[in-house]
Amino acid sequence: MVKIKIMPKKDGDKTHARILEIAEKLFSEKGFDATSIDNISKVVGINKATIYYHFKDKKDIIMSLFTNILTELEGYLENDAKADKNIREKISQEITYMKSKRKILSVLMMEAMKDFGSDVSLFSCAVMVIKGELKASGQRLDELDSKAKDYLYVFEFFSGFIPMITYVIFEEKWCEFFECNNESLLNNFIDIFHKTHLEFHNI
Amino acid sequence: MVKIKIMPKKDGDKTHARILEIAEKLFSEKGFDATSIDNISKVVGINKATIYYHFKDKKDIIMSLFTNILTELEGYLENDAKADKNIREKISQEITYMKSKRKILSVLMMEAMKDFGSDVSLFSCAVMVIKGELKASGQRLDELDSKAKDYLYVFEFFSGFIPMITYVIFEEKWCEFFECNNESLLNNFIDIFHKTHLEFHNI
Amino acid sequence: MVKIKIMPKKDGDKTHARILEIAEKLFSEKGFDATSIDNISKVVGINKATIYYHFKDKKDIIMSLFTNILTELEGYLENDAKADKNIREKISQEITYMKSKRKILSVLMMEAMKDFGSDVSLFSCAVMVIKGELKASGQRLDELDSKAKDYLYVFEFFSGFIPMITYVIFEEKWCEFFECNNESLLNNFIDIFHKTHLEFHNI
Amino acid sequence: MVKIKIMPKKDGDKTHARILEIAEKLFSEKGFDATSIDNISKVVGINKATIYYHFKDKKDIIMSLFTNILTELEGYLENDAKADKNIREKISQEITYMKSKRKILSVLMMEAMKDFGSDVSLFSCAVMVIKGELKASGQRLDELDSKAKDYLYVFEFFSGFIPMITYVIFEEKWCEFFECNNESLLNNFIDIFHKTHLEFHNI
DNA sequence: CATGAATGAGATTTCATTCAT
DNA sequence: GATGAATGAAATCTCATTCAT
Repeated sequence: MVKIKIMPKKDGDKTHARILEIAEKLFSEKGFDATSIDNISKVVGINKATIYYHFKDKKDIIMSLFTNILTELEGYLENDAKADKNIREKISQEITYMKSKRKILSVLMMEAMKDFGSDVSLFSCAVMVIKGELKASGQRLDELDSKAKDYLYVFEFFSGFIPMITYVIFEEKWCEFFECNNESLLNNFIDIFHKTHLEFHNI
Repeated sequence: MVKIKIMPKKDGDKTHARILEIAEKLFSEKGFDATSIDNISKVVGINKATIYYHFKDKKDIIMSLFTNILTELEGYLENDAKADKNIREKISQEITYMKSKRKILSVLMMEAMKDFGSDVSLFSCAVMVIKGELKASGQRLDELDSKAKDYLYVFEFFSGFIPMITYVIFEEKWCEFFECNNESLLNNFIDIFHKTHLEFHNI
Repeated sequence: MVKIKIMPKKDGDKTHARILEIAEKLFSEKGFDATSIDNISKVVGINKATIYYHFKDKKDIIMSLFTNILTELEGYLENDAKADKNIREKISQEITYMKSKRKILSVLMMEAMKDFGSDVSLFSCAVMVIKGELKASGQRLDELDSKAKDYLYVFEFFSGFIPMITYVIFEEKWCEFFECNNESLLNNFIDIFHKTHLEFHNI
Repeated sequence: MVKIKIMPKKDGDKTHARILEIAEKLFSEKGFDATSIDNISKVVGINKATIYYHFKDKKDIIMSLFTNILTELEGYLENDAKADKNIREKISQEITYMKSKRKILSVLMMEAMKDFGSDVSLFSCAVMVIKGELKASGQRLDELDSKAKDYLYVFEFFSGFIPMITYVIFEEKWCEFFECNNESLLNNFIDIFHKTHLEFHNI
């Protein structure tokens, strides 16, 4: 789609986006609670109050991030589903994509793990990914009975989605801790992910 | 009522333990950063300053928790290793144990996910569990070469340890979100965990 | 629907009036200091900056309100003075009028009570009302000597003006607190106001 | 009662009292909303946070003030009722007492006048004063029927309590505005108060 | 061992106000 | 006439921490 700039779109959109971008970065670095609005505003290079012009409160920022990732994921999965590649290629590509979303995924995870006031966007996110995954592999969820669906979700989540995103989140730290290089870790992970998860997709 | 002091055992031990207990609870509920010393002291029912008598600072509390879980795990794994049960029984028992450590495990995870100032006790914890696991299943790590060891760790961590503890952490929230009951979820999980992880132990 | 602009009367006049109207309402509800420009603009349904197009600053809004009530009062008293009714009718009508000005009167009172930065429009207002009152009852202020005038003002203010406007301001809250109905309160008040104030007008 | 200082009573009580004292002063000067915690703390000469050690929040301060004045009033009225003086003396003494409570009374009035979130301690206060008044003048409230009681309250409040406290509140400003001296104002007021209110007590 | 009192620093949020468009 | 965007200053309140007792 071609987007014609008739009117010099107001600068506010840019600021809004910048705030989200920086917030995502900082939240993933230090966690939501340890990141202050002041911190965000300083990194963005704007006044603290400007953040409150664009967002209702601190929670509104993280919620915007969550909404955005869900929307984006939807788009990605639709396009992804059409593509026809071999499984090895696909998983590699998926990891690459997940890595590009690494920051928001870690925030999603951290927030989901709290017992109180936790946000379950992680689950919404997982559901979307799982549905996309199944569609891509030719399966139809609506043909399954409730029990089978339950089973499938548990399988996809705990042996697929979670290992995948924890891999993406922990990759760097893993290499540091176990003193290995990223490439061999990636190869090992792909191999294992294949055996312990993808293998079962074809049954 | 007369209170006889038989053993001059310090009352402080009890307080110390209570602080850790409550801190663990609150950290897992709201996260480390969102839990204040004031909050802890009020729930424990002591003065804020008392916490600083028992712990150097806030970080000292979480570190104590981490140290304790590592120590405890060590003991558990040693005893566990000796026991000789069938695999199904063992996994069920392990889940039960993990559930009893649910709170601290979620804190461990949340803190490990931060990019900055993160604590990798989660990895130390994983290493211990993995070693215990292997010892129990008769394998000897020191007989393996570096490459195989690397592979094993990745396998055990991402297809075993992580699914297990995320299961324990998310169990309640999962049932709520997907409107299922705990028992059927547990059964599904055990079945899947068996297929996607334990199955490979015997190879 | 076709909208025909007969008179190019500026829309701004309407906005200006709406701002004053809403400001009066909010000031009387929460007090001047607890009412923000933001609050006003949102209720009016305009942009915050628009308020600054119509008014110099926040103080300008309240001052406009005060000026307006003084002007209005002037007009009211002139017309009122001509009318020739019995005392009972007059007081009832006066209460009705005061009630219609209830909001601004409470603002006037609240602001007058501050020790610092207080506004004495309340006194100006009282003076006008008292003069009007006297004119209506055939008395001539300029015939009185300074001492008598002083006395008269004190009398009119503390036994007339103040009871009247506090009645109007507290009416609702009184009924709620003392669990009585408005009508019986009004009757009681008129009766008392008559005895403790109006009675002395005829001497 | 003799109070023996066995232990050097903690300083906190003094701080607590000082905060209330200063808050009362500032609230009456600028109003509750225009008085900042920072302002209070600076005048008291303590850290802002110390105020939050002693009071839950800003509202807690004003509420404490209101509770205290009610308690104090109770004590005053009990003692006052016993005293046997002539009416002129009594009213003069009452004005003196009211003047000493001027600050809190103006706060009480200002807050009562707000339409939303207003506090009706003013009414509680008035009820106490009225009851005390009646007891002192030998009347018994419980002998009156509901209607008479309603009437009495309206009478006492609007022709007695309100003129009295508005007099106390506005005294200074009145003299400034009308360029008169305090003494003559007081004399005028007492005379008028007598005629328009006290006179009716003896009926 | 434990506490009451206090604090400096900083958190989130709101304020009145401005200005280019 | 009106608005979107922005801001410096200040508001309320919380934080981790200290210290004398």
